[in-house]
Amino acid sequence: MTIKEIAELAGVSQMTVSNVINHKYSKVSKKTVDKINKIIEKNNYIPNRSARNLSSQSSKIIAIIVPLIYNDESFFSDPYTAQLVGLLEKDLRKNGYFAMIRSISTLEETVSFLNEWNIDGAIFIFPKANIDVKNLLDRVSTKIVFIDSYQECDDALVINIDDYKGTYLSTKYLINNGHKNIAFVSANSNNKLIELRYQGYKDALLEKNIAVNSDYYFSNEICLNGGIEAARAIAEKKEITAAITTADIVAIGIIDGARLSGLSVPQDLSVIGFDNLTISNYCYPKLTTIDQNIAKKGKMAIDLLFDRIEKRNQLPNKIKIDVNLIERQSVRNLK
Amino acid sequence: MTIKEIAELAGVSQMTVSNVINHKYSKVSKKTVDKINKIIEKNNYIPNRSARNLSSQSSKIIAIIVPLIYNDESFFSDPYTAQLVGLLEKDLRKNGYFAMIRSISTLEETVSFLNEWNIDGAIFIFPKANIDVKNLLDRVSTKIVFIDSYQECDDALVINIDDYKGTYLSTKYLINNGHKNIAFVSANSNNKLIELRYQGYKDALLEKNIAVNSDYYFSNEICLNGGIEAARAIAEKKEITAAITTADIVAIGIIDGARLSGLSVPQDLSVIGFDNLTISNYCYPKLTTIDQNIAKKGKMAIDLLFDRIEKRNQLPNKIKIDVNLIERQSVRNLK
DNA sequence: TTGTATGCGTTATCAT
DNA sequence: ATGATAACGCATACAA
Repeated sequence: MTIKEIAELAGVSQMTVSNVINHKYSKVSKKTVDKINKIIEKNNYIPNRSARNLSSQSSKIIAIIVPLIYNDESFFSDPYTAQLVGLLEKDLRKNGYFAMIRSISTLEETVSFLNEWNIDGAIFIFPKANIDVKNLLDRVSTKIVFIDSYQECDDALVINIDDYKGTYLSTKYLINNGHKNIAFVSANSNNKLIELRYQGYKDALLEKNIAVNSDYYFSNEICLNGGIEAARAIAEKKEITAAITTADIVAIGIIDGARLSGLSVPQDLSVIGFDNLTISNYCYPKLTTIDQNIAKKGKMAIDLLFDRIEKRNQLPNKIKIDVNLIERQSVRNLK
Repeated sequence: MTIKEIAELAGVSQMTVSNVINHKYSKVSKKTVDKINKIIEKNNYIPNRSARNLSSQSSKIIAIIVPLIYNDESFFSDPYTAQLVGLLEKDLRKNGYFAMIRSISTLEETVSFLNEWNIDGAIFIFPKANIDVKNLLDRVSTKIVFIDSYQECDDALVINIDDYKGTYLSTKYLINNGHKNIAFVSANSNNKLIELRYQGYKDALLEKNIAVNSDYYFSNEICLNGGIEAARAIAEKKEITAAITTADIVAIGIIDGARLSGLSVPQDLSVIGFDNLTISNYCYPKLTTIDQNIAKKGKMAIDLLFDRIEKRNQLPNKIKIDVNLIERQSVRNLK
């Protein structure tokens, strides 16, 4: 079933039908609108997307681009990413768009992908530091929002959380609970995000005149096993009484790893996460963590994206979302 | 950059370029193939998908369709689904296809969606029982694979696991460990899958001459909170010493909920899950569970789908994947 | 308010 | 082996 057939059935031209489909009611009399709509409905007519896209030079596709990580692991093994993607798809659908997901590693791949599909908008989740954003933006007309990115590019649209504040809060909380020898367990990637979180940790320590000990910096993969390995290393430094991490999933790994070394959380080791995943409220002990409000993050990403796609241009290029500490059971008060 | 421009640069016709792009080398001399390829590469030319799709009546899109669940929850809050989707995207990309994800609830929506985009293939993850598969297949040319579906339709392509065996194994394991009063905690949906799992449970009991007690059937939502609620109900029946569930996420909820009722797992209550999620190996206590080999499930789904898309037609319509029990720490031996 | 001509970028068909 | 022409289904621009 095509526009042409509908037009014939209605005894009008293709353009009149097209205008009705696209809700350009100012160009069609109410009477014909109704007549055509009825025929469309009766015949279950649905416009062909490919034709539409080709003709209008735009798809209704929003790409959700996730990093291509560790060899055989799926990016969705990280629950944070998974949760975010789920939220995004829902909002996109509400806006009449379609979500295409793609795990991508190189700039060239990205450019090709966005261009060949005429992707209207893209959301990069935790983009790798090594892709050149300026270059990307120059070669593509797609509106792009980066989540959790600290690329140095003023033109880039970015949604971040207050990474510095997050670790500052968790470290301060530990100090207030009497901890001094606090481990910092982070991802083994070297980017601005980690840098900021490390800075928040250091500043909280220095503020209370606690020296920063570089031996307490542990870096591992962001996954459960990363946490387990970190716990093993931490267990060897017996003076350490607490650890903050840059991901809940790592914190949960630490809790498990600590057990392997005969330590229990929080009796022997206090742990604070970062993310506030659903699971963190159900693991044992329940994880004290930094909530980064994933729902709001997703919503802001969509808001910003459509602000540009629909050329409203009211929101700033960079949006920072506040964080706060969720007090649960993985920290022991030493006082 | 279009085919036309490439053709002009090469001094040939559009069709020659098109044939090169589509690897129809039998129709082009090797010399021109090389010449055109060089020009394509130099100009970073990428064929336009919309035009291609329109002309060839096929997209290179595979839809991953997930159920639209509980009001404000994203489907990805279920880690099982998330893991599966991640695996699927990867395999699709390897095959030169693109993954569009869509949460859908009704048949009409589904038909419209598949048709408007000329979707080549679709994978339904845990489809709702209430969509009429026969009707769907009739109205769509898309090849569709259903995962975890027991729709009564011989033509439907389906990947299932041995649901019956799963709960049979877990129940038998509990019995062998001295348990008799065993709760069955399932989803509150009423479908064949649950029915089979319940049957496995019942048969294992009857095999050992243990009467089936319908009071021990608990049904809740498939999420952490569902497990917590189940635990509360189970705690009231003090004679119950063990529970099997139809999802790890529920089992983890039970572990947490048991604590709220002053019970600890496995001392006071043994629990067995179903799925073998990554997290189940890191929660406390580590969850004894039924492994359903998600990776294999995803791979088989893709295999079956492409077997039909590429008209090889070698695989059967229905494929059942084996399951096995993973012994960990959430079951106590009463003997 | 409605209709006509043309183009979007590619592929299929039929010639050469 | 290569090319000309039409067709895919819709939307834009302009005319009536």
